[in-house]
Amino acid sequence: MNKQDKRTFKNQLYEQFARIGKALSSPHRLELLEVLAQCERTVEALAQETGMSVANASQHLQVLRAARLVEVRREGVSMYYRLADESVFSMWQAMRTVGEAQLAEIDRVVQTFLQDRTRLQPMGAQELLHRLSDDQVILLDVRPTEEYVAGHLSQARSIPVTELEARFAELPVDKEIVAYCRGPYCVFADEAVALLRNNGYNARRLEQGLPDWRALGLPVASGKGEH
Amino acid sequence: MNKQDKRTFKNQLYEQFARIGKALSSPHRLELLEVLAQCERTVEALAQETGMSVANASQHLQVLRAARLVEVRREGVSMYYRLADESVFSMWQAMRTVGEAQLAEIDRVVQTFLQDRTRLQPMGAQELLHRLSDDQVILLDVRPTEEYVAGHLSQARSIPVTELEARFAELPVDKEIVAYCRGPYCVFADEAVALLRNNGYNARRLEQGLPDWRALGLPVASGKGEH
DNA sequence: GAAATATTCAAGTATTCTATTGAATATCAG
DNA sequence: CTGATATTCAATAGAATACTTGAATATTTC
Repeated sequence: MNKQDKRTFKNQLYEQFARIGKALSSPHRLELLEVLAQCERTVEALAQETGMSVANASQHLQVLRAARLVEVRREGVSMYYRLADESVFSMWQAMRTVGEAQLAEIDRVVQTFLQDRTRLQPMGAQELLHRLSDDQVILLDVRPTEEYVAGHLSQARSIPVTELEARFAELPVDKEIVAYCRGPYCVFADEAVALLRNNGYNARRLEQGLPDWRALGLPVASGKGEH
Repeated sequence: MNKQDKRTFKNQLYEQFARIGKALSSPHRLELLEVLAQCERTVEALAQETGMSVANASQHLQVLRAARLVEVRREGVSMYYRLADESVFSMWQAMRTVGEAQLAEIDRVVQTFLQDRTRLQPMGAQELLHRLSDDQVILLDVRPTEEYVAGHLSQARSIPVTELEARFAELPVDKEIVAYCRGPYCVFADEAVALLRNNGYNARRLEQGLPDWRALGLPVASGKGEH
């Protein structure tokens, strides 16, 4: 292979990888990916969740699709989008890691809006597994029901944060409660912990969101669950 | 936190992460990152290596720097750029994984230019370690010398592919030779294996490039080496 | 201090990307 | 087949990006 050919090869190769980079270059598209990491959704649901117009969401989804980061299926009149692959979430995780390590602004934004998160005493995966095996904690999935149904930690019961206050009766006061949600930038678990503590419960946040848990290779159940 | 604040939070957060995506959205910048994963370099060296004008390379480097993916130091009259962090390479690896899994075009480009790579009988890290411990193979780093000096597998000897033909005398014909280079899209090791085989050697390619090896947590030596 | 070198900056043009709007398409229910 | 609904497409205007050229800056060497 001569020098000219090598250049052509590299140009074509990096051109292809840049398609992925381009897909990752818009805040809206990153948010779509993060939402889709929970479960598949229709265009309208995605538009709603991310505060975009439907047409705009649709266009961004097509950019993601052109880069093969998401796939789509039709069900009746709706199109359901989903991540193409587990590796897409891993890539977003890697981006998160770089951002947290390198961009001070991210820390600043998180600090500003979420205040001091160490107060939520985030619990790691290992500690949770250990305490679950001793039946010492109650594990709560506080995401919307559909996300729970699509996948959840097997010992978790589903109480969306929106319903939490109305369903305190279901929760014993004498056990510690661990809440988890979508991931590190999701506020559902933060809100749940705050609410529980204000009502006399002993509550903590799980560090990992569901997709992070799955990416660790830890077991994930699906369906309505027995709880 | 009310709905409005949540949107502001997410907007600011994803805006920051999108800075990283934007930095990854140009083929030139990806190539720069891949080259920098080997070792730090001056603007001119990078421009040369990637076939860009110096001004253009400089500008792209500044985009990477603004996204905190690279850092820079001055030495005399030259600026030396390097990756900001090990996590930056991991992110590029994650992108590679997604691309290989999802973009058929990448496979096609690799096939077109590198033909059937299985003929090089790529060897995995575990197999290499095992065979090295039995002293069954000679390990060759065929990258440019400066990259070897910056970091190499500890049992490797440095013979840049450009010098290989002239230095056959250093290599015994009766042992298997394993060559490695920058990574999966680098042709140095391919060329070295082909050249060695054409001259009666028994040669294979190592699957991993140096940065991949390092990312696996395997040991990396630096300096001129004792070989 | 002056010349030489490596890098960055600034300006200009061509290109690409974004969000919005309204129309077009595809499926389902009746 | 018709009307209703979800999604995509097309066209637009405005914003951002890329590459080139030539000038400006910073450091070293003499």
